[in-house]
Amino acid sequence: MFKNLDPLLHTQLRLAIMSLLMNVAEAEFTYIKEKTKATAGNLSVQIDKLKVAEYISVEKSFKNNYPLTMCKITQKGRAAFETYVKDLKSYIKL
Amino acid sequence: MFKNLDPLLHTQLRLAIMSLLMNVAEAEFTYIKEKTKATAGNLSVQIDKLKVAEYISVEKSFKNNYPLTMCKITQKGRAAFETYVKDLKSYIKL
DNA sequence: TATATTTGGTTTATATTATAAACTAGTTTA
DNA sequence: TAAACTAGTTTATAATATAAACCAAATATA
Repeated sequence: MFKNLDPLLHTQLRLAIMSLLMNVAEAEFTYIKEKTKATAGNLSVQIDKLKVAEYISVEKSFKNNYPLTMCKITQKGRAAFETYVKDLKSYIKL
Repeated sequence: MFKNLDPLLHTQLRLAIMSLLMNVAEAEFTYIKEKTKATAGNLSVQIDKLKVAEYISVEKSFKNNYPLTMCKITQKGRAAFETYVKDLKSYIKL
């Protein structure tokens, strides 16, 4: 009847992060922060959770002397997102 | 960009409860428990939250000598559910 | 006819999660 | 050189979900 919703995705901020990353090749921390309107601290924590789960990959470098955190969805993340969307449909008719 | 998701609905069990109640005139506690596979304790707590928010109305009576808790979605609850579904679409393309 | 079990829940305690606040480390500007 | 800003991370706290324990009454069992 009701499918279990991946708890890693069933949260507003992480879902927004993944939603963004589904539609771009990669995205900077600051870009994600701006689009999601999240605080830096919250975003940092949630990005780390997605990284630990291997839903995204994170590369740190520098740009114009400033630290730069670049995020990219993984194949595993993409699959999880798609499954999540499919499972959601057991709760709401679309 | 990303709409705020009603935190009262953006949780697996409460969303399932509301999803059920969207499609029936009313439903018994035990029926909801069976369909959602929730524990009685968890269900009791979440039904109360939905009641406090006036998303559902709850009537207690007796049936075959046993307590009977009947739940029904309110107009406010129906509207909230519809808004939630609409807002979700800012996260996932359907 | 005790007593054990089941029904239909509620209450309370605990574990998990999200979030904000505080902090780090370095850069730019005045 | 000191203040303010960038780009984050870490830690503490608040909120939430969940399970475990409990309750009252009904029914089954010995």
